[in-house]
Amino acid sequence: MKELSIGALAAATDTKVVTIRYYEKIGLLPAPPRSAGNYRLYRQSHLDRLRFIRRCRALGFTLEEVRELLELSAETERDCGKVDQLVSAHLVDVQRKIADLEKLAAELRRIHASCRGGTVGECRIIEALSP
Amino acid sequence: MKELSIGALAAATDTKVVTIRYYEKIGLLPAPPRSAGNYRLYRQSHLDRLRFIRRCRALGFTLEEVRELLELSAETERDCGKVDQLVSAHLVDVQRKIADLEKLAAELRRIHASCRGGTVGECRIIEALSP
DNA sequence: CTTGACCCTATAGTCGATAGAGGGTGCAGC
DNA sequence: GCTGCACCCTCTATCGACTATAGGGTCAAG
Ligand SMILES: [Zn+2]
Ligand SMILES: [Zn+2]
Ligand SMILES: [Zn+2]
Ligand SMILES: [Zn+2]
Repeated sequence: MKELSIGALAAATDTKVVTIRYYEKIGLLPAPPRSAGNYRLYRQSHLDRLRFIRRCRALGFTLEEVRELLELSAETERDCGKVDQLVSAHLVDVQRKIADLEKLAAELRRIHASCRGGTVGECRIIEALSP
Repeated sequence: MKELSIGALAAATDTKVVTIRYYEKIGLLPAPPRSAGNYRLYRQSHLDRLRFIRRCRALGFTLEEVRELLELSAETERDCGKVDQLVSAHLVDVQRKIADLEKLAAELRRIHASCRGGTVGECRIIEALSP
């Protein structure tokens, strides 16, 4: 593999073509050189970087967090404390979201269990939503 | 209480003023009559409806789901099966989100635990993100 | 009569993409 | 050479659920 078209890069990273162009536009993925016909031509470094981005996204990091992780990962001599910190902060984000959703689920189960059938006018669900 | 200004309605429902205007714009809350000075004047029915909307939102229903719930709740003679169905479908939504986030959290914990300190170049976190 | 809190409209921005219009490029088969 | 087709290009708009800002108008207290 010497160079990849945007479609090939998309296939190799399970990303949509438009998403790759979007990452370029917001400065997350550097603009690659172009062919004679103005096609983007990607190299291994782009592939690596995009894989990194997609892996982070799959872990729920925001694009801003990904940007920071990318910057940090380039400073190889630096102490990795900041990386550590970013990951644990994000873990806290995720855990808080889970806790919030658990509360919703419990409340929804409670409301749902209260339905005794009949008409909407009698339904306890609607009642529970209209306090 | 006879009529409420938008600010009073906002305070009574823990909603932002702009959000109320937004709900009106998308047709979720009916446009109220106006005062001589072109101020919105809300009545009890608006308060009830907005409370219903906010309660649904707090339970994580989308505005489209809320719209359906509002429509259903108006048909008091109808069988409440659809309401039941909507609520359980949403509970499934929430449970799926929780399951997804649990997976992320587990993976993040795993990655985080792998860090042995040192430089970014040696960090197992960065390694884990660069497969 | 002025101050300040409140209200009005209209427009643009957030995040992370996704969709579509309207066109250009490159390659295989005929 | 020519046609068809997959792929690529840019630009703009859209999604959900708001939020923010600009540039005004209204109203009651002091
Ligand atoms: Zn995060
Ligand atoms: Zn019921
Ligand atoms: Zn739902
Ligand atoms: Zn580390």
